[in-house]
Amino acid sequence: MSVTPSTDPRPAGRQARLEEILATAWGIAEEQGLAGVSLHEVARRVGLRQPSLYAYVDSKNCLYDAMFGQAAQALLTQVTTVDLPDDPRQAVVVMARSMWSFVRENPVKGQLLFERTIPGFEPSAESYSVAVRYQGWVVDKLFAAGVTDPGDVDICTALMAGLISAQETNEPGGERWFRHLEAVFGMFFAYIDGKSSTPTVARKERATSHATGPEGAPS
Amino acid sequence: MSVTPSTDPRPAGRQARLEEILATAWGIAEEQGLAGVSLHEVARRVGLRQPSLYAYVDSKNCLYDAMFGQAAQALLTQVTTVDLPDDPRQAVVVMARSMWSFVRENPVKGQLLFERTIPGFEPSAESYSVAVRYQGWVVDKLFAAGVTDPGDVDICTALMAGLISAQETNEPGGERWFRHLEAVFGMFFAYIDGKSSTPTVARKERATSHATGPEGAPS
DNA sequence: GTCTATATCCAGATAGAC
DNA sequence: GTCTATCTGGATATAGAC
Repeated sequence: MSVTPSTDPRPAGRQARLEEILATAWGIAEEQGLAGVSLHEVARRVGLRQPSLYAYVDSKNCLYDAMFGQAAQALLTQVTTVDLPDDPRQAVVVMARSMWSFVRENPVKGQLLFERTIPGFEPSAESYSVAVRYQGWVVDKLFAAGVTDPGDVDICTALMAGLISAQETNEPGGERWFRHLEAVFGMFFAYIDGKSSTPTVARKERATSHATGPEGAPS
Repeated sequence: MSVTPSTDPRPAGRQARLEEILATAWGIAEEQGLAGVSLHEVARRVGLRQPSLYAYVDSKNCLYDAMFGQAAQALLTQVTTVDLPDDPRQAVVVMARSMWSFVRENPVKGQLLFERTIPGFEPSAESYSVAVRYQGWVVDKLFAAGVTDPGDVDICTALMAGLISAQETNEPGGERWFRHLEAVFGMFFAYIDGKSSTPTVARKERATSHATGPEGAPS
C-alpha cells in the first residue's frame, strides 16, 4: 500500500509529480465519482502513459489510499484550525458546523472518509491513523462539553452523521436539514443533562482530556 | 425502463424465469455487492447466455430498477404488516425497530433503497412510487405521535438513518448503536414536547391522517 | 426465446527496451 | 522514469440464425 519508495535523484520533482497525480485523481473523482477514477484517465490528463503511473503508485488501491490520507489530513487541519468559543457546548456546535462545511465543500473527500463505497479498498493503518486522530479530537471536545458516557458519544456522532448525510444526499449544499443543527444539539444536550442528577454543574466545569474514543471502533 | 413486454405464449413460465433472474441477481448482490452484479454472471447462474437476458430485461439499469421495486415492496409490506401498539409513540418506536430489522436482514435492499451507490441508476417513477408510499406511511405514524412539524419529521428520519447507518457500516448486525434506539426516541419526543405549550395534551390525542410528506423530497 | 458470434469499449497490471 | 506492446480479464449491447 501507499506510494512506491523513491530512489529518484530528484525527489522534489518526483514529489511534485506525485502530487500532480493525486490532484488529477481528485479532479476526476469530483467529476465522475470516486469509482470513476481510472489509471488510464489519470495518466491521460497528467500527460503520461498508464503504465508509467506505476512508478509512483503500486496499485490503484494505493492511489485511493494516498487520497484517503490526504482527505483525512485536510479534515483534521480544517477542524482543528477553527477558532472555538470558550463555552464547551458552543464549541461542539461550531466544531460540528466546521465538519459539516468540510464535507459540503469536499463531498468526494467526505465520501471517501465516511462511506465504504469502493469495493476492494480499505485504508492502510498509516492513512487511517490520521482519521483516528481526528476522531480523538472530536471525542475530546465532546468530553469537555460533558458528554462522557461512550454511549452518548456514539449517539451524538450518529445524529450528526444522520443530519449530514440526509442533507448531502437529498439536497446537496442546501439548508433543509442543516438549519436544524443547533436544535438537534440543544435536544441532545438536554437529554444529557436529563440523565445526570446534577445537570447544571456538569455543564461548564469539565477539564479537557484525551479520551480513548467512545468504544474502540471508528466511524 | 422495467422489464420487456411479454408476447410469450406461456406468460407463467416467462414470469417464473424473470423472477428467477431477479432472485439470482439478489444473490450475487449479497455476495459481491450491488455493483458486482453483471449480466454475464446472472446468465451464468441461471443457465442462460448473457444475451438471452435481454429477452427479459431491456438493460442492466432496468434490472436494477426491477430490483428497486422489489426492495421497496418488501420494505413496505414488512413495515405495514407489523402489529403496532395502541400508543402512537410506542408505535413509532416499534415501526422504527421493524424498519431497522429490515435493513439488518436485507442490507443489500437497504443499500439500493437508501443509498445512491450505483453510478448511472435512478429508479423509474413506477418503482419509486412504492418507496413514496412507504414514506407516506411513516409520516402518518409520526403525525399520529404528535410530530406534525415537517422540520421535526426531517429531524426524526435523519436521526433514525444516522443510527442505522452508523450501526450497519461500523458493526453490521451488532448492538452498539441499536441499543440506543429507545433512548433516542425518548430524547426526540422530549424535544417535541418541549416546543409545545401543551405538551402532554398533544401526546395521545392525534387523529391519523395522511400527510403529504415532510417537505417534498424523498430520503 | 435462445443461441453463437461479434462489436466495442473499458479496466488493471506486467515485461522489457531505452 | 518513461515508453511500447501486450496480457488478461471484464463489461454492455447488437445482429442474425434457429
